[in-house]
Amino acid sequence: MKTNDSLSPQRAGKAHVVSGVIHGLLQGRWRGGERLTEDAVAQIFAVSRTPVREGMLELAAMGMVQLRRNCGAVLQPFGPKQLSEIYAVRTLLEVEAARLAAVHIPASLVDTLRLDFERLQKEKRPDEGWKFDQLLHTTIATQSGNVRLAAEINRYTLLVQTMREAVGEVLSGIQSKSIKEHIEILECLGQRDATGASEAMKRHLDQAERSALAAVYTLQ
Amino acid sequence: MKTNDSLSPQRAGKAHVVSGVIHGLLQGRWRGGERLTEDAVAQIFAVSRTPVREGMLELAAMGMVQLRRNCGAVLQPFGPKQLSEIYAVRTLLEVEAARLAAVHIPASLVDTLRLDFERLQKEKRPDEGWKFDQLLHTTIATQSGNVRLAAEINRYTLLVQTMREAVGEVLSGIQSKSIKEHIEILECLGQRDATGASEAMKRHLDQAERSALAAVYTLQ
DNA sequence: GGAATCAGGATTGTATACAATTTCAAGCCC
DNA sequence: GGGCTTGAAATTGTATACAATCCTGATTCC
Repeated sequence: MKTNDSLSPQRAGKAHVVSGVIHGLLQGRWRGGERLTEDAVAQIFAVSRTPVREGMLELAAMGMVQLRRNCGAVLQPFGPKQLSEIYAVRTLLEVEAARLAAVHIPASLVDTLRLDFERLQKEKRPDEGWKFDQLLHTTIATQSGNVRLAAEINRYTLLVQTMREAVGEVLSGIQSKSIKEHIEILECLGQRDATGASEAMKRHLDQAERSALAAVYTLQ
Repeated sequence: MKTNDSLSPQRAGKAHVVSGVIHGLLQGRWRGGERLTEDAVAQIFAVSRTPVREGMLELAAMGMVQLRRNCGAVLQPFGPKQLSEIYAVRTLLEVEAARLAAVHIPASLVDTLRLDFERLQKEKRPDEGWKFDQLLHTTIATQSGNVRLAAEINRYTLLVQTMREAVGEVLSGIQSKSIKEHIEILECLGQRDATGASEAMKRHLDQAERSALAAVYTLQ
């Protein structure tokens, strides 16, 4: 059993198990409710059970599988409803972070981000734009001043990113709308407008949810 | 090395490593910034490295330690600031859950909870009261209708519960205030008053934070 | 004398073997 | 015939051994 599809990365490791299972779940390789034994996963990814176990724990923390002692892991269903729930929590966390960051963030940092962003806008490089989106979200999370809140946000950022990889979501088309939303957020942060920043962040994430939803739908 | 203090539970296992490290951190056995090797933890709890590794992953997910590849785990500092951050996120999640639950919760369930609660109030059994608190929070989380939100809330409930164990927080004294807050929440839920329920929940959690803060302070 | 290099030790990452627990179905008792 | 018991298979939980990686300190070259 030495297949070479997207489910079997060449190099072993816990991270590949995690992303591989998510890919498989989103791409319809497995269905929600199915039970996965550690041995089965280990054989699929050609690794031992040790990294599989650790990967499953991570997947359980992500809410992708449910672990029961000595009973195996059951894959949780994934569809529009689940995606919506993910974005509901993510929005809750990031809107609060934007509100807090508007108070704490140094003006110099806002200016730096704005310059980076304007330079990017002229160059029009899609892949770089994706990095900026991540930078903005990470910065706001950090500047909220709440380390734990930032950590939770990063967890969701990572989850969404892994999902994007799995469905091969094309991001270049989103850029035009996304750019405007980013500018709005930055403007509010610069003016220390907490309410405005949180509202702008909410609009941005609602848009991102719609985009992700479309990507998942076209998948099936 | 077969000590029998609170850091060395009789029975081995991942769960004991997790609670044991948290106990040690909150009780001043270790300080924030200290580095823990897997071998050291394994010896302290008299288990092999396998459950230690899994426990450390869980602790990292809780934000109690920071893991770096091949570098060991550094304990995160824990004090009033960290406690406040935990409650900030917990409040964010549970207030939203209360808002949502007020819309979705069946009237029959509210009545059942109310009856349970009134019966409990007459019997005045402190340990049972603690269970009801947990039941109320869990029910509201579930009735939010967002499975993922409920899962995140349960993570924090578990974290707070473990911390309470670690500091030996006495809960009997809180009951008198807590009872009133519980009633308020139930009233609002029964009337489908989303705003009221969320505000009542916020007041309840703010009170719980103050109580937890006092417990941590008296500890040191 | 200072900085880059390289070897040794320390520590995590993975593989495998074994123990403990659970599940599930066949068999037995009522 | 239905429900309980029981035992074997399956599966997870733990222990140990080994491989890979990283940190540290002494050594050497400039």
